[in-house]
Amino acid sequence: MTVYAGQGDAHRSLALLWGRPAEPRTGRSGPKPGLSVDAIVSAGIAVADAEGMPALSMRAVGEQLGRTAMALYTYVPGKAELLDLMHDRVLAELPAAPAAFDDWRAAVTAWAEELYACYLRHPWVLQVSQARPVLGPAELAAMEHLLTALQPAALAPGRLRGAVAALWQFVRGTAATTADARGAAAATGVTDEDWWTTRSARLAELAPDFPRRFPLLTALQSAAGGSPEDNSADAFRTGLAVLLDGVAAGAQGLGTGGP
Amino acid sequence: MTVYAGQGDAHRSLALLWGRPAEPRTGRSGPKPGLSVDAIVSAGIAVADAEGMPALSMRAVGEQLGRTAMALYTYVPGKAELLDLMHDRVLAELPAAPAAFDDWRAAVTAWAEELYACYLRHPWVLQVSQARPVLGPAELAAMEHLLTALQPAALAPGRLRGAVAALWQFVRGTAATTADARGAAAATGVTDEDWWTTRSARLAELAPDFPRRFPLLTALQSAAGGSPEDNSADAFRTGLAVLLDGVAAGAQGLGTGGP
DNA sequence: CGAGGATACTTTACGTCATAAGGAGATGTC
DNA sequence: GACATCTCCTTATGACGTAAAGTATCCTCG
Repeated sequence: MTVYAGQGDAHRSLALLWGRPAEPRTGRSGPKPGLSVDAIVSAGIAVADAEGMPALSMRAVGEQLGRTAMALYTYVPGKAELLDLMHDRVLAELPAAPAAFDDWRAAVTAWAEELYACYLRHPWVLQVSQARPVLGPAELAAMEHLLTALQPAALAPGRLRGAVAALWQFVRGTAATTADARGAAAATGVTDEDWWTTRSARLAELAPDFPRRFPLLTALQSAAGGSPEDNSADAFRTGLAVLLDGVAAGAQGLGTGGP
Repeated sequence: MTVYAGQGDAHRSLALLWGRPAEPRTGRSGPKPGLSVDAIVSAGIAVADAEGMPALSMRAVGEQLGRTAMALYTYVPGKAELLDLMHDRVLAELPAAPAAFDDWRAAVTAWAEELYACYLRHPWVLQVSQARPVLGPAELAAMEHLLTALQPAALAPGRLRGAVAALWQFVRGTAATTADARGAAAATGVTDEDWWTTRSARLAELAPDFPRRFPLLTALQSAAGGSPEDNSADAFRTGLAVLLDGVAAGAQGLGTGGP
């Protein structure tokens, strides 16, 4: 299944995402806040990391903090906004952009690997809001990082936009595939390899004409080497190489890929 | 929000996805089935197309067919499996693979545009099961189609796998972005352009140091031309071009991209 | 110092969801 | 005509997000 995110008022998330770190709190009555938006976001991430997306309920997050579900609504307008905050917080794990870089190919590769690893550390992010640009600071910083890395390639603006979109979607999509394979294997308590084996066997049984209907797919599959985990990692590496070659084809600056 | 899909037993979907079209129904007692898996899948797609993913409940699908929610469980094990079937049915709209093609660049472009358009016809698909390979017949046929289109490029197996992954993820990701921009605008009853305008204004207000923190992003944004809709379409076109250049860099066969 | 009001958090409640359980009526085989 | 089987319904369960209203705590102002 999938989870909807952010169908609510996206504008409400913005203020929280970009909110001032801590208002001095002067002239306010009432009990001191025992919680904070940050603490709630952290608790949400902890729950999602440990139990997965389906287990992420307001009740669960509240319990993690020793409160009821409703206590969270003092700090956060609703679950959709909490998800937005969690998303951006995760991306905040990414390292800052380098000041400058000569070898854009190495720089982009590093960027992609970091994002990929980050997604795999928090696979539930991949089940959220696939596309909606929440425009949180960390997300924008990651884009700025990528743009910085690509700068030596000196791409034309249109081409730059296309390259950024292609790279971002590729990393996210590949990570989602890997994460899902892992998740499915883990959920059934079976190794990655066994899971694919049984699945393939079942498929062969249900569609005996498989090799005739899908000859190229069959050929590609039989050309595959090791474990599914290796294959995922491989698809990431070689896919990224294809993308970088494409970027290089449009590069006008100095760089590993250009002439 | 987001929707979980397919966390259930994925193996159960397989039989339905590949199931024989219609068993002859001999020697069976009881009332004749008034429904069918196909009819339920169609109803589900109708509901999702018309009302969006959040409105897709078993009750709603049942109502569409003049039944209760529970009636569906006679035909389909659960909602997750229904989503898998809906997903594959949508991909079945794609045209069949051409027997052969000389100009792989044109062929892949056509393939990508068809997939992109298909996703945009059924945007809810992009909110489902982002990655889990359900391995339905239509999905595999689409991959076989892509492999057929790529064949004249004569890529090495590893590179071929990478290219397929990159292309697929790119189309899906870009479609998701476009669909989401449309959806957000539609939901608020505001034009695409207005939505982005207000959002940008709000962002500028919340983060006045935006241009200093994200100079490259700011530059790229100001270099953008027309409407967001155009920008989405542009990102698709130019991103695809980047990808195809990358594929061409590894092509050993004849083709538009090769030497 | 004491009243009033704002604030943090709780309890309770509502409507919705997927789906388990059990039953009613129809339809086929013997 | 008895019985098994199958479709579809009603009802029920437990979870969900969150609205509403209550309670306890704390600051500020008189």
